[in-house]
This record gives sequence, C-alpha cells and structure tokens, in this order.
Amino acid sequence: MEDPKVRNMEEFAALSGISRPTVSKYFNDPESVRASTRSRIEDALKRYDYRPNIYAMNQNRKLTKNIGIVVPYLADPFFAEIARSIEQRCIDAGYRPTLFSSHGDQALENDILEGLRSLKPAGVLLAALGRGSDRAAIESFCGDVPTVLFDSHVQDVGIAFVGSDNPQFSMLAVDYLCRTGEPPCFFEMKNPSNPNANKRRQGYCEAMEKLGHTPHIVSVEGDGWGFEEIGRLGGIAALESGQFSTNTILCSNDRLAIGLLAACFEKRVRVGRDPDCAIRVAGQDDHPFSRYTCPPLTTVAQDYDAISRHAVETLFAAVEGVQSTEKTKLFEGKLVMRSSA
Amino acid sequence: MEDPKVRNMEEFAALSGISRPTVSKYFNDPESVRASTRSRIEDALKRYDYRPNIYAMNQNRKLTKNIGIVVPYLADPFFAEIARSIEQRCIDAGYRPTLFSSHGDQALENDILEGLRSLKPAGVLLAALGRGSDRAAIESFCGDVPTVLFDSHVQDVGIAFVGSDNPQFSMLAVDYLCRTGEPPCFFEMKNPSNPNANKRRQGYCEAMEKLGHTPHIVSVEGDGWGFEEIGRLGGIAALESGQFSTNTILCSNDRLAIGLLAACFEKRVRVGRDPDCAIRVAGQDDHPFSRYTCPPLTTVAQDYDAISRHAVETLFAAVEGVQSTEKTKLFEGKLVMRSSA
DNA sequence: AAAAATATTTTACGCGCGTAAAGTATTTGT
DNA sequence: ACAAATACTTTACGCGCGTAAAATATTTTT
Repeated sequence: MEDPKVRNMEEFAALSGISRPTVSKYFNDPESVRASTRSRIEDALKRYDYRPNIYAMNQNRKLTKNIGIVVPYLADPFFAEIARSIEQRCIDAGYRPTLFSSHGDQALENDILEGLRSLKPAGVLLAALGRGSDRAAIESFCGDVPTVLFDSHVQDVGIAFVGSDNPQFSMLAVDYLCRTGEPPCFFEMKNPSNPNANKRRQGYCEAMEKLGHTPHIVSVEGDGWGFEEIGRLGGIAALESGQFSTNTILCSNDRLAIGLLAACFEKRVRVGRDPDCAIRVAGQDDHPFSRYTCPPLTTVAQDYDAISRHAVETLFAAVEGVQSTEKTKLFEGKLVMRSSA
Repeated sequence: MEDPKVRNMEEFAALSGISRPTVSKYFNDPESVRASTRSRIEDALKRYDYRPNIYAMNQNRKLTKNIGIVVPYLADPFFAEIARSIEQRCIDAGYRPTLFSSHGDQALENDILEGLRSLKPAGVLLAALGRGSDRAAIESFCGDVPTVLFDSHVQDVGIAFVGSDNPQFSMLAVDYLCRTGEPPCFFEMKNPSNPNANKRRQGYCEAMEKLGHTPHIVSVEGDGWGFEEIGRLGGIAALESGQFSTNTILCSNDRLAIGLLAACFEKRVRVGRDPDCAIRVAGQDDHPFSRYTCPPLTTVAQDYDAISRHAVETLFAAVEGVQSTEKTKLFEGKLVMRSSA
C-alpha cells in the first residue's frame, strides 16, 4: 500500500496501466467497465490508496452522487432514527448523504434548502417543518431538485410523499381503548406544527362517532418543538380544571404523552390499567423513549423502516428516470400495548 | 431580483462592474475589500442572486471553509443538542458545518473520517466512540486534519480536548446525596463505551472515601448504545438479587438512570425522597428527557453551552494559526435537584 | 475466420474559480 | 499638491476531472 503519493487521476491511471477516461468511468460506475479492467483498477487502488477529488468530480457534472436529508428537529430521537436509516440506505446505494436539521426554525430550513441547491444533489429527502415551513421556498426548491417528502406532507409538491396513515393510527388506538375501557378524550396542541396532528384528530373523531361516542378534544396552548413541556403544562392545567371528560386520554403523539405522564405524576394521578389507577394514557408514534416511561406508554408504532425504505426507493427510482406511479404512500401503524393503557 | 441568469463569477463581476479577482476576494472574505466596492457587490448580489460554485471554489484552495462535526450516536438527544449548538456557532463564524453520526459503529466512524479527508475541511470537531474507536485511525486522521475532540477523550490526539470534569460530577452528586440521606451505591455498565464513565466511577469512589463511606459499585452487563435497556435489565437483576447496599443509587449517566427508573416501576419500588419512597435515584448529564421522567430525575448538568463554545473557539483559533495554550479544558457540572433524589 | 458489437485509448476541450504578477487607479498622509 | 500606501484591474495560468469524438483494440457472434 501507498508506495508513492498519487496526486491525481492521471497519475493513478498511469500506475494502473489504464487510460484516464476509463478510470473516470470506473469511478462513476464500477460496473460500466469490463471485469478485467475493473480488477486491474481495484488492484492498483489497494496498492496506491488514491481517491478522486470530489470537488473536481462534481464541478463538471450535472448530477452529483450527493443526497440531502433534511429533518425538522434532530433532537427528537424519532427523526434521528429515521435519518439514520435513510442515511444507511443511501450509502449502500453508493450515494453520499448529508444530514441537515432545521431545528424547528423556518429561516434555517430555508437556508438549508438554499445551501442544498449549490450542493447540486441528485435528490433530496425532506421532512419539512410543516406549518412552520415557507411554502413558496419549498415549492421553488422542489421545482429545481428532485425531492421526496416524508413524515410531513406539503400539498402538491415534490416527486412523492411517504408517511404514515395518521387517521388509521388514531382509529386503531380509539378502537383498542374503547374495547378495553372508557372511550378516550383526545389531547393535542392547539396549533400543531406538524400536519399529521390534524389527520390524527380527524381519525379520532371519526372513530369515536363510528363507535357511537362523542369526541372530546382537549387542545393545549404552546408553540415550538418542546412538546414534552407543552404536554406537561397543558396536562397540569387540564387536570386541575377537570377538562378530561373520561378516564382515558389518547395523545396526539408520544412526546406530548410523555409530558402528560409527568403532569400526572406531579398531580399524583396514577396512570395505568390496574384497578388502582385513575386514568389511562396512550400515545402515537412509538417514540424510542416510550418504552421507558413510568408506566411504559401504550402507543401506535410508526413503521420507520418501511417509510425510510420506500422514501429512498422512490427517490432513486425518480433519479434514475423511472416515473413513480403513486404520488403518496402511507404506511399503517401497529398497536403497541404497554401498561399505560 | 434575478433579471437574467448569472452563469458564473465572470458574468457576475461584469454585471456588478467589478473585476472577477476582486469579486473572488470578496467571497473569500467580504471585509478584505474596500467598503465602497463591497456595497457595489452586495447591491448586485441582491439584483442577480448569484452564488459561487462551491466545487470550483474548493477545488483549487488548500483550505476550505468546511467544518466536520462527528458525534458517536445522534439518536441520543444529548449529542443532537450539542451538535446543534456547535453547528450554529460554525455558521455564525462563516463556515459550512457538516454533521455526521457514527451510530455507535467503529466501521462507520472510520468511514466518516475517510470521507472527511476528501472534504478537505478547515477543521473537525470530533466526539469519538471511545472504547469502540479505532485509535490508529483517529490518530492518523488528527495528524492530517486539525481536530478538536470533545465529550470523549482520546489520549494524546488532536489539537485539544473539551469536555466535562467527570470526577467532579460524581463528587458533587455524592456530596449532595450523603448530605440528604444514605450514601449512594454506584450503578454503571461493566464495559462502558465512553471513557467518561471510568472517571465518574473514580470520582464516586474518591468522594465516598473522603466522606468516610465504603464505595459500592453495581456493574451491569450490556454492550452498545442502548443504555436505557441496559439500565432496565441490569436494574431488575440488581433489585431482585438485592445488590444495592443502600437505599440510594447514583447512576453513571442519565440514560442508565432512565432505564433503572423503568426497572423500579416494574418491580413496584417507589423512587423519590418522600417518606413513602423506597429508594432514591440520581443520574449524571441532565439529559433533555430527565425533566420528564417519573419522578423527575435529580442529576448533574453538563455545561453544553460552554463545551460547544470552547470547542469551536479552540478549533477556530487553531485554524487561524493561534496556538492553544491549554490542551485540555474541562467544565464543571451543576447539581439539578428534582424529586428522584 | 471474418464480421459485428463492444470496450478502451487518444486527443482535446472546458468547467468555474483560486491565485500570482504587473500595471493602473484611488485613497491617505503631509 | 505631491508622494506613499493601498486597493483594484488586467492578464494569464492551472487545479482535477467530466466528457465528447474518433481511432484502435478486444470480445462476441455468425
């Protein structure tokens, strides 16, 4: 390994006994050269440890091998996990993913999209802020760069949207809760940043009416991405003023539920399905921490893996010129029964 | 805005009435040109919306404006938060940060470092995997790229290390716990991936001995970065076999503590400092979720902000040619009293 | 074995910008 | 107003690679 230092592709091509254009072709797609040529290059690659200059590579090429991954809030482990999964799939497919977080900030989201343009990515996987997004900016970006949206839907934008069947989540939860106890109230933020929240509310209402119950929604104030704190403060207020009409609460998402559990603890309200418990609480998402709340949180699990797989596959298909048939793909959730409800 | 489309710096220079080399100089450092020239360029910038091609920019420059940020495990919100803070500081200083997570995997950490080399970054901020790292790879990397290590120390490598004064963390916690109740046992992983864990154990032992108590350590099995589950399983085992010699437990970190709280809940052991509670549990880190455990977790807070600030400042100083005087900078933790202990 | 199909080599140009050198204009100090 | 200092312009080259076209070599087909 590493006899002399190889300065550029010209030198490396000479050392491996292959012409530079063919070596260039190899690096763009190893399968595009004859097997005998490929192995000669790969032998040389082991001896000389040469790597093409990515700046020179990308400068004169319309399409790079870069993939942008944008999530709205990386401090939420849900997004960290799905980003990780997407990242890995990109690497496996021979692309170079770069991860960005908007940190709940519209200006930052716009900056990221701007920066992404000059990266000339082959494609982008975008989970937008939602309500906090600048629609015009996203629309314009998607007009220039092949983009698959995930988790957070933005109407009529991008190649496709991949997410969860949110109404089904709520319906599944309502169905279970009604079967095993009192029908649930719905606990949510008044102005949710994420469009999924609205679909979940609708699913809740629909399911309740279908089962002959009156929906009862508790909307709490609060802005931003500190859902736990919003859930905690709203939960305390709701408990104190007796806003919960039944002993069962379905939360719009797990992080809100985690806050509500903290509120219940503070107010000495026992949560769970044991006879000595006062209320039942369920969430939605199967957040990585939900297993470790006290009591462990009953929830509806998002199919992380299917979402990430389908999002990446759809993007690559589009990048390689295949028209996707379905614009929207939604995955169902699975009930995860734990002891909180 | 955007009359015609500007193809390159040549065109943009012509449109703004300034020579291309001067425009180039402006983009490398706006302060390096006369104020009158600067404003002419900035006026044109508003009308024509031109951005230099980053690939062409970086190709022919020894040092780019790129900064690499590497954390061991992004699904841990602690790292997500500190990465966010570092990222923002880099942007504010006019650099282009790129975030990477090793996801607890040595091979991936090495791949990231390899990929980072070809990014030709001005500098890198690296929180290594720790025990899971390939020391030779890190050493070699730090030999080639200015690197500031943070959170996880690797001996004799990099420009500097910035982290927490881990022994002080444990000593602070021990001191508080002894003052307010029984002396604590120490709950930790047998083979911690992070070197901080060892320092915390040492701090615990030292503090206990200083106060005239015998240290008592409960080490639990488990590998990887799923600390909550390791804490839960180890906690159940320890509770069942009566390994805790006192009613107070200091955990090596908050995530382990969160797992232990789940174990206590499962075993119907009440945690807190009320008279009707059986044990007290404290953590270390002030993890973003620790506020929302039941009961809320008493812990020692890392000074995120100081660590991120000092790490970034040290790196930039080194990049700009200033020798740092101190190789190691450790920040003290602050006790955060909540109801778990 | 010859012909057809496919891979590779040669040659050559250009991408968009960094950067150096030498000359010209502008600002600053006196 | 003049000289000195500074900023800018002109000119020119090169970075490392993508890519196109034409010539040549190799493999596959018949």
